[in-house]
Amino acid sequence: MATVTNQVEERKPVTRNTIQRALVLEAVQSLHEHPTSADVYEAVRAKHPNISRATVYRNLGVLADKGEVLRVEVAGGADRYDFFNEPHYHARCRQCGMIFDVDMPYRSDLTEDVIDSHGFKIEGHQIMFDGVCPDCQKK
Amino acid sequence: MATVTNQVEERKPVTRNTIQRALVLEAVQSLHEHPTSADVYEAVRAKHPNISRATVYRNLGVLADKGEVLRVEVAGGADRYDFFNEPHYHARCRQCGMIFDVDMPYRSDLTEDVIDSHGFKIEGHQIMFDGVCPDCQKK
DNA sequence: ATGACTGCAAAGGGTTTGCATTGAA
DNA sequence: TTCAATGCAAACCCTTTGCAGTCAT
Repeated sequence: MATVTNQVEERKPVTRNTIQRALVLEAVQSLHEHPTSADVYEAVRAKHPNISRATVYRNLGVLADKGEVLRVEVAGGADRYDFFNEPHYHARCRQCGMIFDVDMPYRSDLTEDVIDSHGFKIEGHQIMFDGVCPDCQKK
Repeated sequence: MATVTNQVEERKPVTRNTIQRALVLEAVQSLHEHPTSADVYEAVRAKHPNISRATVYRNLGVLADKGEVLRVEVAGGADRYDFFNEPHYHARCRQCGMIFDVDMPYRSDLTEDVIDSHGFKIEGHQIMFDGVCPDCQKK
């Protein structure tokens, strides 16, 4: 007899523990400067030379979905990944493109500042500051 | 990535008034739904079929630099252009990707909420809300 | 006459996807 | 045994660039 599976219910596949997945997570957790997928790929490749880019991308996606890492989408640049997975804000250097954490309390209530959302259901927000990082100011 | 800021004075070339430029500006000003470069390209092509994508991109760049249109960079998607060129905030629909203006006062003082910028010189910020737009809520 | 601007095609970057195979459960 | 995950290559999307010719100034 067929198992009764709910049509509506979203069935998420069971994730498996592969070495590749573990290594990707480990890489993100050891790289504290908001690594790009390319950075992660290079780091993992040092230990596991045969890993493919696709696998890194897929695992970063899985880990971000599970909330084990934070994906920081950057407009006009590669996505960054953050081992610090609590919501927080970032700043991007206009010159070198580096991403920095911003020391500012997370405003989970920011939506209340919206006067009229015109029926749009706001569920989250990101703030990206931009400017010049300490290193680039010296140049 | 890095916008090369010249130490020496940056001499910007004299801009010329081409039909292509005028048509691109006209298109952005007539399309009020945050058009992508592709949208602008299509709109201009209706009047001027021989225009190339490269010309549209280059002109959107020039117009954005001159402040005649606002470029809204979208993480993980095509850039949008806005005829309303005062700084303001946006919301992106998680389902259809559409960009909406958010009715919330611009916080030019937001930088003051930063506790410690660790030497980073903050010069600007963007806020992107995300959620579900009215149309997608109906589906 | 100058050089900003154009169209075209090719290249670039970041990311995703199709497919046959492998391997964790 | 199953089907999630892998490696590879090709495809994808958006954007930029090199080039030779054009046109606004």
